[in-house]
Amino acid sequence: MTLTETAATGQAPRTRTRDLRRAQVIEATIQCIAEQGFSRTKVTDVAARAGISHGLVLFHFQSKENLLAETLDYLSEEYRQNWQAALSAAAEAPEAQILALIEADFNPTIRTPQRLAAWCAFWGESQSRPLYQARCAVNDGAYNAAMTSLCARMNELHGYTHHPERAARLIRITAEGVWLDMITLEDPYPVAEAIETVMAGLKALYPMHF
Amino acid sequence: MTLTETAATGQAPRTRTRDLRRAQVIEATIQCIAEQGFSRTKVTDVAARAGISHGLVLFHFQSKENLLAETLDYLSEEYRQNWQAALSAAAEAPEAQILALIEADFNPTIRTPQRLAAWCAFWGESQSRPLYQARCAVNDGAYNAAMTSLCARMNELHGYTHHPERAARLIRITAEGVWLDMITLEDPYPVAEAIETVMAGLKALYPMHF
DNA sequence: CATCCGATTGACTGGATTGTCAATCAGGGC
DNA sequence: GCCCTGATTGACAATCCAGTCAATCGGATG
Repeated sequence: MTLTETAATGQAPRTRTRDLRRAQVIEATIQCIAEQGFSRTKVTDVAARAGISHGLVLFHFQSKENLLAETLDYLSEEYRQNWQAALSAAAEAPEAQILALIEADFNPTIRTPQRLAAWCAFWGESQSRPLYQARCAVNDGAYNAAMTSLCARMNELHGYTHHPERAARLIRITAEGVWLDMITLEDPYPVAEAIETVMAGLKALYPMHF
Repeated sequence: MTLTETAATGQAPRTRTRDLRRAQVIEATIQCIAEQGFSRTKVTDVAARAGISHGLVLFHFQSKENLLAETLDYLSEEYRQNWQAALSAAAEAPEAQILALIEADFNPTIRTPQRLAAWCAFWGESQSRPLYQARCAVNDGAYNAAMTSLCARMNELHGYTHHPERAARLIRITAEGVWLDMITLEDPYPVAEAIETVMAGLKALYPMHF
């Protein structure tokens, strides 16, 4: 199923602005990576899914390599905005903020199996590892810093004594882990069960607050 | 640096047995995947690293696809043997067996960054190749079953009340998660810190036993 | 020492894929 | 209405790579 030209904007293809077309191509790239894997994703496939010629993909992104890099940027930025928005919408108490971060991780509009599969594909490609590290390190670091300071405040306010970095790391990798299960297990458990698992971990760490 | 022909057996290349050569090629494949990623690993690269012609790689493995599948089998089997051996060497108490499983996960001879990077690459492709999931499903299931029954016994013997599947899942994804950090983080923490993190998680679940 | 047979090589092929480019198209400004 | 500019196409070039195969090699066997 290709994105129809007019579905997103109502404009004829030719009048699409540069940025809209780029976003459309990036969405198609995410879908291709998720469905066919990294190594099998061809420029032609992406173009077909976006309903344009493969020459145009390269016109907008110069090279396949660059397309993939910009796709990673896009995912990273989308993820950052998601958790930061959740954080500022949540109540001030650290337990509420931790919960908001977890819930943001299960926001069904951006944490779809498709997007997660694309993330996983990027992790697996060492060619993209330096790229990933260079471009995602800032966002990853910000997430870690936020979670760590929340864990530290749980200690201060509620008398827990966990090592803040380790507690933060446990919470983060728990959420990552259940998502990885969705992708790698032959027959995965439902998302609701994934959430319950993460909550069980939170409850083990902070029994009085979750 | 290629594996030298004679290092492993002292025999001339031609006299290598079929199985030794196959193992050598699989090791070369793991190294290539870890260093170059899945999509950039060519049969020619694998052959060069093993010090043989690329025709011979295909002679022994029929196709690239099959080589990759057998490499995954090899990793999966190696992993299974490692934790099963650790389990049978450990004391009978469930807390001792859980600890043995965790320690097995950090066995430096098979849980190397290189091998983990290869695992990660397969994860990234597994979504689009059900074959990969199918090949690991039996071993993954056995690991889960073992861990789950240990968590159930922790409840029975020591009065904990955790949901056994979820507790087992938490422990497993925690160990997976710190390894994933080793691969994806820009500047990862030491393995000792990774172990401490997993132990902190265990202690949160079973405070009287870890 | 001769024969056999699996292992090994390397040249070759067919197909696929990325990237280029000249030609065309159409909307916006005049 | 007309041009200009950026978007778009599709044919084409260049490269790369998996897989094939005939020829050779050399250890084992008798």
